[in-house]
Amino acid sequence: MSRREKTRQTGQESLRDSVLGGDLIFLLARANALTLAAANAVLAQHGLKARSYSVLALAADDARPTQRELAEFLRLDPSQVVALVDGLEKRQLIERRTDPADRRANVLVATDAGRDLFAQAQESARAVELGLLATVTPEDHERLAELLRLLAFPD
Amino acid sequence: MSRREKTRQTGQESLRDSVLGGDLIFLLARANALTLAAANAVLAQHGLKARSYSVLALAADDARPTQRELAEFLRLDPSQVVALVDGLEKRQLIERRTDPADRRANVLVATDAGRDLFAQAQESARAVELGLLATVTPEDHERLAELLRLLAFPD
DNA sequence: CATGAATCGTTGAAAATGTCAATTATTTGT
DNA sequence: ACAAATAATTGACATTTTCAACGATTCATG
Repeated sequence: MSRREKTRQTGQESLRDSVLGGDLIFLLARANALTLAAANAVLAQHGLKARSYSVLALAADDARPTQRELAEFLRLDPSQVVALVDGLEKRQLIERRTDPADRRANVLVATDAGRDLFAQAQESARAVELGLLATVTPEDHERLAELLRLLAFPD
Repeated sequence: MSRREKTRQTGQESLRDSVLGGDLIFLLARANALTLAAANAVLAQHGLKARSYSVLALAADDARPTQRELAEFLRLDPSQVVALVDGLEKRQLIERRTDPADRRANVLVATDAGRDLFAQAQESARAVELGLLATVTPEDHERLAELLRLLAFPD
């Protein structure tokens, strides 16, 4: 054992007992960083990231969102949505259809291949989520989702 | 009212009822984006961001963390910590002290000015956190923090 | 106690993300 | 009919992330 670990009163483990350990904003940031990394790692098997997975999910869900709705929902700049949609469309997973009710807008629709891929990716995503919360009761899992919804959609 | 809103069955409001609305990873990302933005907005009054606030918090807390411990705790690359510490040190809010037990490492300590600024910033941060969870009971607030700790520190 | 392997902070470069202003096509309000 | 507003796109620019390399120091092992 190193001299350092013998002498130091406080190590990295104790940092979580500092003020930040009770700081919701910090906890949210760290929890997000870890879960995002886990999600990206498993989604990479399907050639997706959390971002493209989200776009594909909404297109496959028959919500028929416009790019602007997507941008707002995912908290992205509209120009970032262009790039994401470009990528998925090039892979023939989704299509842009000009909204007949507003020909300025594009409505996004998943192709059959897109739906297939999403179904697979969704299983992986679910597995990650369950793995992350393996130590928690289903009730607490749902309670967490409920509370996060409050933060994510403050009406 | 536009033709569009009259005809479309699904708008941006309904997106949250889609698959993603139950996706913990997405909810975390969106909740994090919103709270981070709120925190950054108010911390800007003190010349801080969430990142620099976190570094200052840990330095002011007498945890005497090394830069490496900070990097791990905040999930940052060590080189990003260098930049953050540079900024705070230039403003005389914290100091680098070479750890006598390991002369490769720098231990971070807050100056008196740093502690003062942190005390002020902390009040702002607390106010933001309470504002974000204003609609929630203190018990649920604590429950949320507890569940996030599980995700943020999976031991 | 000498020496090779590992670790800490730092630098710099490259890639990915985020932000913003301008443009075209279309729609809205009057 | 016409001015103002909105959707998507492009391109420029800043910020953030990621990675490899380096000098200084410490560690593990013989």
